[in-house]
Amino acid sequence: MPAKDPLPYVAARVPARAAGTLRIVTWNINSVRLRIDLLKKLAKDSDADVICLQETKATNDVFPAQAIEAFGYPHQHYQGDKGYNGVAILSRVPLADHGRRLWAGREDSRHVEATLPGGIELHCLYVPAGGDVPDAKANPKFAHKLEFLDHMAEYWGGADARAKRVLVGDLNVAPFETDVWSHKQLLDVVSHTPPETTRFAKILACHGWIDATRQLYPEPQPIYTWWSYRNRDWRASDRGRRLDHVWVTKPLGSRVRGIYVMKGARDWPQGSDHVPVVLDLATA
DNA sequence: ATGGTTGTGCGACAA
Repeated sequence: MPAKDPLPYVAARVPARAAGTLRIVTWNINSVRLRIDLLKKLAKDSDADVICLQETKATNDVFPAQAIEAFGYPHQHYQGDKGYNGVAILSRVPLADHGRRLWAGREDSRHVEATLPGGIELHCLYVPAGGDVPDAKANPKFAHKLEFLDHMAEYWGGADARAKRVLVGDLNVAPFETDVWSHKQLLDVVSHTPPETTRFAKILACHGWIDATRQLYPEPQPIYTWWSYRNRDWRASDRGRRLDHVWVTKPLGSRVRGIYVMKGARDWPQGSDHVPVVLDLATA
């Protein structure tokens, strides 16, 4: 018997969705209009019930809603900005209670939420990347990112942790040592600096969030969901980071049936630099 | 390698 591979990575298609499970996929698509055909492929390959997107880079008037409905996702809730940001929840099951929140005092499109059948509250979030310099005084984008993370702790700290709640998205933080290819070399690189990782831990703790990926695949197993475009051979250099996250509240912790990181999607022609992450959740 | 690549939209930015 070969050793069991503990990685959540899948090269091609994810396992068939089991009866009685809801499949939610999150993907930083880096332009929904450029990658509409890859979105269709993701829908087909993953058999997702719900797809959450970040960095759609499309205002609502140009969002490809009809094309997405045509391949099976008529229930949609999206919010976009011109050229940047943009988030979407696309579903083949009905959505209720559509909402969005503004974070860190900005009007940008970084969050949408909706309620799924069974009363599961789903949040799709895109945390600011934070620029290049990890100094809040010298770099306003980093200051904005820290403020955004502080706001998350404040908001979730005041929310009812007994709710059935899922949060997915590109959180732009690789919180643990084995969430990056080199902990030492990235301690000073935005996404893995102590001001970010300590805030990340605080947000998880203040709401009793469960990091579903790490619940199933604990440290020190390295897990990455993003590999930079700026590498000749992303797979050979493997300088990845885990920036895309799946969180659930405690009432859903025992319902997590699977997590899959669709690593093969990094090789899709003209693909995103992020790969989709799949959550299988038992419906009861 | 104070590099490198990609997307938006047509010049810088953001990532």
